[in-house]
Amino acid sequence: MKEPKNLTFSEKVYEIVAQIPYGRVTTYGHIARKIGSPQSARMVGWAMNHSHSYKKEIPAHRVVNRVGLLTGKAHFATPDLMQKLLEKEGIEIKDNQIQDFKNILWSPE
DNA sequence: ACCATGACGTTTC
DNA sequence: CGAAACGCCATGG
Repeated sequence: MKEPKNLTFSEKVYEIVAQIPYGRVTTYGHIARKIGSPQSARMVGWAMNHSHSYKKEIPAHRVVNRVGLLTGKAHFATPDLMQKLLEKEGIEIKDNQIQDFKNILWSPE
């Protein structure tokens, strides 16, 4: 893709996502709000789409939309990879939706 | 510089 | 209560 010389919006997103603890998830909105633009949730998703370009591996499977729906699962290597990873971390998922979502929801510092 | 796109969110019908 | 439209803003062409 490209080589961001300075810290871009995307890198800010990567930093937040990288801080998500094991077995927890967060939403695009929370990340966007942490950055300073509560309305930029779309940019967060866009950044995640390019997470593979980042120097580190981003646990994008721990990022879901505000209702705990695995909206981005289709963007993974395989459509069922995201759910598989989350279940592997102890998160129960039913019909692409995280159960007990608010219970495992993690908010950025 | 302008137009099109998007892994979302909120408001409105 | 469910679906659709609008808004939002960074990145790419």
